[in-house]
Amino acid sequence: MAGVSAATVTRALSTPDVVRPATRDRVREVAASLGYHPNRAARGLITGRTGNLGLLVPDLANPFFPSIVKGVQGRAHEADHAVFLADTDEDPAAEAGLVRKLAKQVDGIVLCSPRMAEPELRALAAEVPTVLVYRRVPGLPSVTAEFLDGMRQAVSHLIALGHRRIAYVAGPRTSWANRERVRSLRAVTRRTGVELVEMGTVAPQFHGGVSVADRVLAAAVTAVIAYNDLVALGLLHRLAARGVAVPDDLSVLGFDDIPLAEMVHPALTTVALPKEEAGQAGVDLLLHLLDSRKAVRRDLPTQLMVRGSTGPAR
Amino acid sequence: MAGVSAATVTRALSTPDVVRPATRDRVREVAASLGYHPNRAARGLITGRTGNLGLLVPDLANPFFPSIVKGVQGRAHEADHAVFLADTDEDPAAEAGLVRKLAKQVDGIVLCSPRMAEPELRALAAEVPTVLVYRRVPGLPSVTAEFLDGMRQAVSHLIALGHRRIAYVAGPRTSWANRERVRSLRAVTRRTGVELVEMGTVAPQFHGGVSVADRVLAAAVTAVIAYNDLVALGLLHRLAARGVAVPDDLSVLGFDDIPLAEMVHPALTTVALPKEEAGQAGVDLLLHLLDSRKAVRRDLPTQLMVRGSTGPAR
DNA sequence: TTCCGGTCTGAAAACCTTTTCATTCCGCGT
DNA sequence: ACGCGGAATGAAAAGGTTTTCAGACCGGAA
Repeated sequence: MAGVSAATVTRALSTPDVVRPATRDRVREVAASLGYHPNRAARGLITGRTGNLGLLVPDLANPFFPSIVKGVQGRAHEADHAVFLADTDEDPAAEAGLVRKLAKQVDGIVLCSPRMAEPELRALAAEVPTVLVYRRVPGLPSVTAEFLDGMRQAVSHLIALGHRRIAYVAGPRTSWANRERVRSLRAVTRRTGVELVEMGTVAPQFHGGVSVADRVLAAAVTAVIAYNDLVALGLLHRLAARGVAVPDDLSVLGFDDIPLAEMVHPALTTVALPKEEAGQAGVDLLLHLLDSRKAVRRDLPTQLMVRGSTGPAR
Repeated sequence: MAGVSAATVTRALSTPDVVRPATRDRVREVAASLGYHPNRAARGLITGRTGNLGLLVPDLANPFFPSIVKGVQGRAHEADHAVFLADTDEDPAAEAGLVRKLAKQVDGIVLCSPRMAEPELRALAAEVPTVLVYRRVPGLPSVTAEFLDGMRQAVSHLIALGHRRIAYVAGPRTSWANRERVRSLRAVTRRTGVELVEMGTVAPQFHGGVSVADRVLAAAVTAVIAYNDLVALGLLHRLAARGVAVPDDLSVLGFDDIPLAEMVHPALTTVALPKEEAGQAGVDLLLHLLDSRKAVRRDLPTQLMVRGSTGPAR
């Protein structure tokens, strides 16, 4: 329609500087009027780049992940990439299969996989460019947060409020995030001389918090730090039902800062982890990896959000 | 490697019945050992089917949508399709553009678009097979819920508790869901003789509920129905801050049944809309549309979840 | 005038499948 | 013995791009 060959159309659209301005404008004009966009599948066939990214999350129903998805999605679109989303339903076994299926159709993968074993992750990363989010494996590009610093902020806050004996409700033992949190917490409490009571592991969900609340109450602590906000909310729920005043009788502190945290009453004091930013950083690192073959690591800052669920120790 | 032509490989893998068993087995064996999977982009080039679906949601941060995404995602994977996800950030203007970009790479689109104008939707649907979720447009395939029945359940529940004067806090006027809810509610209250006080429109979010709470309180009603759960939670939050007892002084009723609804205290009575099921149905309808060119409509049942936020009228 | 270099454009190959059409081979009926 | 039909396979085209290579054209230098 523009009276030029397909080759010139390609050049006019993707490398405009090499075609004569008059021709270029004519081609682009015609293309626009026809609503023509290059077929990305055909392009991918020859360039080897599909312009697609894969994103794997363990469970969208966990309010932590939609924010990450949002970040990935937004940044990917800015970089003119589309996003394949897969939810593994908390099944680490299914993850590898999903990644491999996706692998053929994407340039790279942003992987949120708190549970998958490290060797498996390495194997996957060798097959398809991969960036880990909220998971660190030596040698692989990853986005995480400064857990240690967040934990330091949380404990300092509690100490300032007069707490000296603190419980920790742990998440799944196999989860990397939980291991990190435990490690940080132990380090911080040892350094500050605070007494730490570890309550054992619960499901990282609302009902996990509900189920452990009575044991926390029996542990004679003045404050409790939960593995994440969902668990903290479960604690709050059960404590309210038992008539325990928060924060007067017990201070409750969460981790993540999911949107619900400030919607409940009392609002939850929590260590905010960057979520949307982590998603964006994941995409940045992935694109960087694709361009330069360099695996980078990024550690994002955390921030204690002081709300109503923590107060002076009795 | 199997000593046969590419044509035979294709046949052995996708139409096994037309190749001699011995050959077929040999080919499949070699394919497996090589980890060979047909390149879907190349296949799409010739078959015209990509095996990909698009999914557009207005805002993943709204807890209503992750469940839908989960449903779409799960069912699509069962049908061996991958899912492109796009979040439009509540920007109806951007939606059309996103759909068109996605259109070339997918067989069809599952579209959650409460705001987009009807003509625009029709135009889009003419360009690419589209199924609407929680939106009804005559002639287009769509998945919705029985709002009228849900509203009937809600109002009957309130009537049974002795409520006779009920407030409704509306969502965006341009939203299809809000229009449906208002329409249903008016019909039900007219029929039952309940007095309906319409409080006007708020943002369909937590802060929307917070901001309207005092006006509801001044309206001298004994119960309030909110456009959705987020607004209802905002109401609860502000009411708690004002020292109003729920449900003793005021009953609060939501819509959607997002996961948070049962995490707050008191837990929120709400009309549950099928979310994951809606996503699954969306995929089913889309695949049906692709196969048979027939546009179907599906109406899913709603279910009142009675929890702690509603009680007898004073 | 000739030749050179540079700029712009077109032809053709390549990417990886699937599908159509043709070919080969075999067994069977006449 | 011949021909026919059916089954199995291969060759080649097609799908929509991008890239490489070659060619056309033009201006300027020798």
